[in-house]
Amino acid sequence: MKQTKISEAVVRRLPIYLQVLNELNNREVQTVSSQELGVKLDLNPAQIRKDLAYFGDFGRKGIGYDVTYLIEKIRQILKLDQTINVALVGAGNLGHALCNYNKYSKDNMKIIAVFDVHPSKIGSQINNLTVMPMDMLKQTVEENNIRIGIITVPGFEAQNVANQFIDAGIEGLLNFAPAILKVPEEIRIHHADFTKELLSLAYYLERERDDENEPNLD
Amino acid sequence: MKQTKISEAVVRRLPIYLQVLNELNNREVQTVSSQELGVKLDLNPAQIRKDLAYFGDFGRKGIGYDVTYLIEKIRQILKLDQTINVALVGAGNLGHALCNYNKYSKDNMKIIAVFDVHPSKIGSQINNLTVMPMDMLKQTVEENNIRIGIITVPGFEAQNVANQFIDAGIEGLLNFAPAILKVPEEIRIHHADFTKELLSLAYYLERERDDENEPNLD
DNA sequence: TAGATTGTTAATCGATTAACAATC
DNA sequence: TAGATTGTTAATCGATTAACAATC
Repeated sequence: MKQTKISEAVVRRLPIYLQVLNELNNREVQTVSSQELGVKLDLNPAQIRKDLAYFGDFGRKGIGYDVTYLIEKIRQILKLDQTINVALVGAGNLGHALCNYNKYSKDNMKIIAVFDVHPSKIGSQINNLTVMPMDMLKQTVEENNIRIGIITVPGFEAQNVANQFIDAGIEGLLNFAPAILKVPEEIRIHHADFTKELLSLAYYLERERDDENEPNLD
Repeated sequence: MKQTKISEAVVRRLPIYLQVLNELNNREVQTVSSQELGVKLDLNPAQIRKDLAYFGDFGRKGIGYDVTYLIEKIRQILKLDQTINVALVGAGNLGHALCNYNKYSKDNMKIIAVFDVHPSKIGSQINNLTVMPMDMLKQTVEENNIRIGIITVPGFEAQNVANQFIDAGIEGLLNFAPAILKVPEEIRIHHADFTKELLSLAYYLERERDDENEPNLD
């Protein structure tokens, strides 16, 4: 298929495909059909085929997709075949968690610098990284070709941190703070605010009939 | 508007509305129009009006929406007006982060119990909660009317934890582990897997001209 | 060959946006 | 009243799904 503009919905599914494919690869499965992927992911096989076909003819008619080849291709599409350096601001528990997670990742996307706004945190170690003060952000970003910034500070500090990242020349931001950030159009910003997931989850719970004060039956 | 089936897209926007409204409320803004909300959230005003109208006539023609009233209404819709107890499994950094976050929340959604699969973690304190062993999960869930489970364990443990939550009678799950979980249809599961956000963010970066690679054809 | 499965077009479905009467 | 803004219908846009020729 020719290069149409690819919708965000499609791009967001690519990492999910990659995850299943990696699992299949670990189990040394050679080949997979859109049908099988669809069952695993609860997606329509036609959608999976269409998504992949935006980027090239990766499958073989009558056969399916070669698992390792498709992994390679999706990694290319997501630019995981090149090194992408990441910086993180906010050396709290969440920051720690992300750095740890990073350690185990095979992706070429690595958190290579950690910053904090609070003097008490500066100099402490997270894995093999030393927490740096904010006034070293710009220089560090420039010198290390850091392209993505992760924000794990409290909401009220988030905009300020975002501004400093942007000033330093970052291309993309991943924001964990519960705040709506204003960024220039050319900066890509993704949100990873779990509170929103939690609140929308509550919507789907059964409403408790709590008005009649039923006692806990145990 | 009458009660049509409400789409997931609509429900997912409700927490975002709530966030902006809370900010406005903190600044003691009395009234807001869909126009103003649209500018702040980069959403079409008609969409905002339509979303809200699914649940009732909350606005006043010619005036807009009363901020505190709309907050109250959205909180009702999301069931944040009632207490919803939450349990978390996985007392690592991410688990810690979520528990801390929780402390500051005004919502009636509270993490009231923390578990871990590893003996070394049992008995340690997170805020005012003592980390409990997994064999206390079912009893605790039942006795405390815990309705939501949060999973912050490594991917390979996630399915097992999910199964135990389901066995204990949980209604909804929030999964942070990078794993695709199989759950019965009646269990609502939301994913908060930041790696996916990070990977899809990489897609939108400019491809580096790092070697002789052909540029993107778009 | 017969069966399986892709890539792609066409049909369907659903979500977003425009437009406007109602009304504050 | 005149201006503003809602709630809602109709129009548009885009995404998903079905169907099928191509082909392994």
